Amino acid sequence: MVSKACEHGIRAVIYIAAQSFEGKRAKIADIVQHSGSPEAFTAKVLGELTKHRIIQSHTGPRGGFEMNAEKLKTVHIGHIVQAIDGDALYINCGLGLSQCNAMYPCPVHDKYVIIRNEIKEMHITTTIFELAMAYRSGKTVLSR
Amino acid sequence: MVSKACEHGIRAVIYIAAQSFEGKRAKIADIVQHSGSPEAFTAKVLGELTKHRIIQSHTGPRGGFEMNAEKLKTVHIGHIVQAIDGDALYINCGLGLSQCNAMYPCPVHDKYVIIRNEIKEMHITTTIFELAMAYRSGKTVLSR
DNA sequence: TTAAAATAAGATAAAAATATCCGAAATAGA
DNA sequence: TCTATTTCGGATATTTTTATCTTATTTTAA
Repeated sequence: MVSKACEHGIRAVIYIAAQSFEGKRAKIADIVQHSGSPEAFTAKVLGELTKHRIIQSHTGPRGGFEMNAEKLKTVHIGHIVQAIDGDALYINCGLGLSQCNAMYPCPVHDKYVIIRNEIKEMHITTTIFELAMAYRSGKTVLSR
Repeated sequence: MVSKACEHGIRAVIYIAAQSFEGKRAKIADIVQHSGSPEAFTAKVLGELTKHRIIQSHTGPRGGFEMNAEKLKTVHIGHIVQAIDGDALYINCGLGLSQCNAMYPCPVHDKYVIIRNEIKEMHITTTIFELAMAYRSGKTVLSR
């Protein structure tokens, strides 16, 4: 569905958001301890998300990753998927045809477009903030 | 979403079904010409589908692949996905957790389960026969 | 000014997915 | 029985994804 890199990224950002909500920065070692992701690989992904300005990073003692108030409010899953995996999930054909559209549809086109749009809609309407709050409250978990 | 192997397999089976409907067997060279898939790789996938008794194969001259009347009626996309990709798509966690469930849900669990079930439902309710008919009529295409 | 604490970036490694190749086995038909 | 045709099955190759390692660079507290 989404790549492993993307899964690691989303889990990491949820943790970062939860920390940011408490005014704390999150360091890599801390993030991967709570999200159960591999450290070096997650660092790569977070670097990418920093470039895309989805999160912010600070070097040096007391550094780490954080989300500012604006990002904390506005970032949703779709932003992260887009940054890491690109838009393949949202636009690719369900049967792998490179040019499949309403004019020349593959046999599953009509049904697939509906699902694809629901996934996109779900990603866009699911904010990191709401996920971070659910994590913070203990209602949901990030690693298992 | 589904693997390339699975996409090649579904397209191939749609073509085989359309041929079977006309009482003809389909050979690999013919299948890949119409489905635009790589020959050797598709042969591998079809071997797997034969083992799972989704299609039937015959060696020798006038051989090839076919679907008998019963399979032509009953096989749906879910059967092929299950045979090639297993049930990962239908049961895996949306954030990659190995143990995520209603009791210990990941932050996207509730929303993801809905989408996952819709995909499964779509796969189960979409028969190869209906896709083969849509292909045969020219309403849909298998390669582009 | 310096050492500590952190990210950044590039090289490398391992694993999985995708794809190819080729000899063996089966079969229909002459 | 011989031959041409076709799938089968195992070995191999390539590409992509996932992951690690090493070194450099930045920042900041003391």
